[in-house]
Amino acid sequence: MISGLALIDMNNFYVSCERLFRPDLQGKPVIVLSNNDGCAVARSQEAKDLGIKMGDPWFKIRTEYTRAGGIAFSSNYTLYGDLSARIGDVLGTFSPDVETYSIDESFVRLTAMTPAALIDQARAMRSMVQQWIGIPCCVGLAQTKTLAKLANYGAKKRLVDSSGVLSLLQVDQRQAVMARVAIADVWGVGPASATKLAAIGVTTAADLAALDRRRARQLLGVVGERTAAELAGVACLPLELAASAPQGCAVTRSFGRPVTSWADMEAAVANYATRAAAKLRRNRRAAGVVQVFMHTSPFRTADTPYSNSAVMQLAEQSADSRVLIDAAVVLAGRIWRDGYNFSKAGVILADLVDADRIQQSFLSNTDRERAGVLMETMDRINRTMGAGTIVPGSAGVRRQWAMRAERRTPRYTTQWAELPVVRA
DNA sequence: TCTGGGGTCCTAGGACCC
DNA sequence: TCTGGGGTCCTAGGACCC
Repeated sequence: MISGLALIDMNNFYVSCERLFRPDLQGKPVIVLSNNDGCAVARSQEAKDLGIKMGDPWFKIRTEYTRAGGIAFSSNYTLYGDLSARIGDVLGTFSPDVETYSIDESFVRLTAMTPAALIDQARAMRSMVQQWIGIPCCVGLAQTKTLAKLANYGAKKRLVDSSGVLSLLQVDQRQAVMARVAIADVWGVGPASATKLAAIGVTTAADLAALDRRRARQLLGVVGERTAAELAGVACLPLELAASAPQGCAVTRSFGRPVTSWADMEAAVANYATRAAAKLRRNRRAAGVVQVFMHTSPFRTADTPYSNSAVMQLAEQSADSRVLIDAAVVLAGRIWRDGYNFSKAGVILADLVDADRIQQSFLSNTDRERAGVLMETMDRINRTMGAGTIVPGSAGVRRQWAMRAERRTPRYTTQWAELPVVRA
């Protein structure tokens, strides 16, 4: 038996999810916007052809894009997350060894008798996701994660053929493809590293694979050394089958319009703390440190800039919304200044531990059992009746600062009330 | 009017200690 | 003349990812 590592990556995932329920959008330019309808984060091929770039601000491209017939959606993470989970189920039928790397890509360890059989499996995986879930995708097959990413890139860019599956298991094929991939397109090589490498004449993936390992380390640190080794076929990055417990947890948002009053800021920060606390409990974690930041818009040059943050160590780690809200509001109060147009704020929880391994403080007088029951009840109600059904009073009822999502599609697959309707 | 959000890992440098 | 050296721990910031 031989084995290979497959990277399966959805094509324009968010756009493909929207198109699934709007088949009339096939062949048209479609983009999905970031939170707050800020900028383009996913583009269909037709939108790319119109010159829409990743991260283009919506307000700048809006007029021209819509005039050209382009469609835009607010992001609908509930929908994307649900489809992502369904894709995971399909992948699980191919191998027990699946690492869900992000919402739209997974590494899958495939085993077979021959290299040809391995490629057949990769092809079957691609077509099953397309047929059962309806999302187009590409598969890259190789010996290491970095090479599998590169193979996937090659499949997407059709460097060898347009089948959507590319194997780099064979050395000659690998060399030929790597020589055609620019160094900046290698997984793990960002703009800073690409510049350093270009300065010593390393401009392709093949160049980095051939670079002396010590030189790579000296120039880029262990991360660069690992990337070079992985490109040469030496696996350094293991498959991570079990999702590791989160080390931090943040809820940060730009405001739909500038926040200028303490009442609004207090409500926003309380609201973010509430959501962060719920996220914490979902992961069965508790936080030891709370941090709050706020700042004015870096883009509004006419405004006086202000940016600050404050941190607090809790007497005892907690996942209690009330404790975390209190801490966050106190911190926000410390850095709040009148007279500024705030564009964004956030609550960051750190120093996370397992919820059942909380260090009990001698000073603590919290009735933990009662607090736990209260939080559990609140989470259950929000889970069954819909998020936000009950929130602590401080989290605000009138939310003028709330982010924009003017173009969100229905949550087709997770809300009974939003199921797609089929008519004759 | 209007420019995303949420992560991880690594490194350099300071504080502190013996 | 000559002013230690090595270890640990912590933190802020950089770099990268989707």
